[in-house]
Amino acid sequence: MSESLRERTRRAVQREIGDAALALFAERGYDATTIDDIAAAVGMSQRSVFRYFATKEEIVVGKLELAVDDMLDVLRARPAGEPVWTSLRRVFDVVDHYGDQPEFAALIHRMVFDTPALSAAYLHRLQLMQDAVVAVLIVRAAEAGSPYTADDPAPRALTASAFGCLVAAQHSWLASGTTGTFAEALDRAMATLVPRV
Amino acid sequence: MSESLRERTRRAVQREIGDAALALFAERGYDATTIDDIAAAVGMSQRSVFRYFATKEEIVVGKLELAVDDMLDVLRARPAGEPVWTSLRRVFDVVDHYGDQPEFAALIHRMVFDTPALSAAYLHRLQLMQDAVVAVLIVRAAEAGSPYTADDPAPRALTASAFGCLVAAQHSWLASGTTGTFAEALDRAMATLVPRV
DNA sequence: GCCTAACCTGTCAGTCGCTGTCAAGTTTGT
DNA sequence: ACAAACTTGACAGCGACTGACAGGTTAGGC
Repeated sequence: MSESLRERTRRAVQREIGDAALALFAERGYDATTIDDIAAAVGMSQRSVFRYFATKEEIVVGKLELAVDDMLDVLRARPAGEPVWTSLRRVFDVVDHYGDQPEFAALIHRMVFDTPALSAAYLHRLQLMQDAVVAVLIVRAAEAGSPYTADDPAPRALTASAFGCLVAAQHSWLASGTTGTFAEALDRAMATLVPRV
Repeated sequence: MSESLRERTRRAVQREIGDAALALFAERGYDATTIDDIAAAVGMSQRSVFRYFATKEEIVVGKLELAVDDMLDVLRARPAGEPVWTSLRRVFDVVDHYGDQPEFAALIHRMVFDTPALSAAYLHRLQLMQDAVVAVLIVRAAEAGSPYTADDPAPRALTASAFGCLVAAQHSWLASGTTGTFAEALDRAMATLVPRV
């Protein structure tokens, strides 16, 4: 009973709405598609769509599904003595399902970066993830016996830089026409910087 | 005639609206303040407020005034052979007027980071600045005789990391209760990473 | 099986950010 | 002094989003 029937049907409906919405977005554009259009496409009321997605942006950004929980689990599983930069690179392995359907991922990315509202929502989401990652890093350092001082910018700076590289890699990967794997693009981006001892 | 009277009055009105709006935001919160409230406070119609600010977020984010043009000028003025990381640090000197009124800057920053809509808008703005910076970096490298290859993620990754450090420094500076100068916080944040040769 | 509580749904009405349009007044350059 | 350019308020409208209510469906204890 880890997943009740209700939860499963909820996920199914959410997925159905998401798919229908994405089809409409791809067809006539994000801004030109209203929530009413989406609701009509899946035969629901506008109100019900908002019961599955808090905002219109979430329908798209949620698709990127950079599952925060998964990332934090990965981070916590890394050896505490490992260099932060290496741990962060491993955390981003969670995103590697990009490789599964490159053309689909590219479609969404293009839509996100081309639509100001989506771009802002996406960046904000990344920022929230960083907050969670930083919290874990601080705990881990303390447990490893070398805690950060309260005003040390290091964990935040390293995390922010790593996420910056993530976005840069997405741009590069898109610009290159999705040649090669995304993991390679990420490796290249993160290799341009080295954390100081 | 570098500045016509119309432009000056326009700026004056814009400033007046911004000040009144900020006072209301600080008093009763950003979300709880409507554009109508702001319009009433300055004795204008709602429509006219939108003639001075494209969006509600811009009233606040515009205050941060990370003047893009100034930053690009600074960047172009740096010697072409200088390490990118150093140039980027110099670019951020433009933000140093933070030191003028630390409590005011802290107020706005807190508001921005506490309000999801503002946070998203701010991060999006930073992203746009990064695009402009990257473009300049690419031109400068080409002129210096060592152009980047089209798919090189380096300029983007370095710029994104530097801006990540900027945000991290803002957080640290706020968390430390604005002890010390913002420039110091920035130096510390950017010192945690070193670009690879 | 039954009943109650929890849940999902559509409908309606309302708020708020934001935009187009138009008529009326003001300013600018000649 | 006059035409072009600019500014303004008023009005109407769209679309994202929310609260409230009523009716139907489902889940779980008895």
